[in-house]
Amino acid sequence: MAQNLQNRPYDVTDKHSIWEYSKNLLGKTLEETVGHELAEDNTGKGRLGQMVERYFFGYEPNSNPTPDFEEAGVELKCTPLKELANKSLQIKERLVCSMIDYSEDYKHPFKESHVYIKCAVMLILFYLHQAKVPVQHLQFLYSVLWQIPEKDLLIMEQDYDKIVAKIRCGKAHELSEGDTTYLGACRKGQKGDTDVYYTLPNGKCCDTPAPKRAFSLKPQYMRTILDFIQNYGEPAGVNTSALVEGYGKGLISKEELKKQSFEHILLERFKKYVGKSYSELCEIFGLEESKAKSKYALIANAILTVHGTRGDDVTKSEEFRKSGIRIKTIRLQKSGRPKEAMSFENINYFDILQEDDWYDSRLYELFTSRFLFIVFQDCGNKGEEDYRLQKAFFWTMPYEDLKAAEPYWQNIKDNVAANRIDPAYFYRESEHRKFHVRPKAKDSSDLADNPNGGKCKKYCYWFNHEYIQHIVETEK
DNA sequence: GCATGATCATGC
DNA sequence: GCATGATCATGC
Repeated sequence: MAQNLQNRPYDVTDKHSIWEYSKNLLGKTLEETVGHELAEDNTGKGRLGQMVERYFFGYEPNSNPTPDFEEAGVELKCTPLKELANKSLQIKERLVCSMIDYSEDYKHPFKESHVYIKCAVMLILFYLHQAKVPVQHLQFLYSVLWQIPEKDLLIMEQDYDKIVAKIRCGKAHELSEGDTTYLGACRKGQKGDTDVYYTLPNGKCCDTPAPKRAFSLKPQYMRTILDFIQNYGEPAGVNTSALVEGYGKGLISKEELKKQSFEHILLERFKKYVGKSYSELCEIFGLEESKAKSKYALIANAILTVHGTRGDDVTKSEEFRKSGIRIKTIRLQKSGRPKEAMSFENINYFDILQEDDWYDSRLYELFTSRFLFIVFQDCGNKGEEDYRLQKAFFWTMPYEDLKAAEPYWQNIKDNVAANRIDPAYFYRESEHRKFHVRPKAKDSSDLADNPNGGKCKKYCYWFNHEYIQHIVETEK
């Protein structure tokens, strides 16, 4: 369809003009903004974005590999926020950028890829998700013009290379969102879609077909965009990248990233401390020997921030916030069995009841995180414990285990819904199903609100001892 | 020795 | 006061 560029109420060649115009949507629904009733376009998911293009911006949606506002080089994205039980706003989903073409993408470097060409600059419109409300009746809350900062692009380029490398060798079916740092390969398709076969660089067909996937910005990355808007407001849209570069303390410099991968740089920081004991490491970093249960985590933090200021919290750094990488310490006994199982956050009973899709659940996000495991092993003798740094490695939950996590999530969700918040109904460690549920609270009087009324005990997600041992042992 | 329930130090 | 990153304590 021919596009009329002249008669639009904004300058199609100017991203700031487009952004200014988009602000007419804020605080309103699409229907309120256009001033007349709209029928929901029957175009499936992503329909709100298409309706905004058609009825608000006045052009017909296309599926070109170029940005939606081609002349300005801006891609339009509409993405939902959800309200949590505590009334705060949260990212509901990863931001899908563009479909992955398994037969084609590996032929192109990142800077020539569809995902880069389309999404380097995005106008992101956040709206408030409400279950079962037609999209034209959902309210827009924020509009941000997001130019991906140069340093983030360096990390995304490494992510892209990692994803296409897997595809190139016929392993697209093994892709996981946890493989990468900012840019993820997320599943994207309808229920019941069949897996697709694709062509390898040698011209042959792959052995194993793979589910459809898209390049996406991971939820944790999106969360930092939301934080940014909520903390800095309007300026975010005026000169995004200049402000973003200075937002949050970085752990790694642009110069380092140009030479080495993100993960390589971090792992290098551990190398010279391998074999050192807890006391020796405290000495080296000028830390008091501590009784805190997190004392080994404090050592890991000191090692990672060695180039920064002492006292910095690595998990608060720009790179860790944007990537959602989780650092976990593991103590192995002499036998190699982990001293403890591994706990995660408390189950939020209200939030899990609201989750309608495993792939958008909190647990899925947790379990598709990239993990940085730091292993200490007991090397003491005569009954004296002496934990020494053994190794550090990055890890992502394999696809098979992630599949086993869905029934674990479903079991918790079903039991919470049925008011059976009790270990008798949850997965137990003795069932050897990789994960279990166990208490996590200040003490026995520290209770949570029960969505079914009254109070109940606080429980959290756990990895079994056995599962952690398996992870450590299969790490070369 | 292991599984399970209970709890702690710390930082914001 | 609560989340985080864990370890402690007990009974079988």
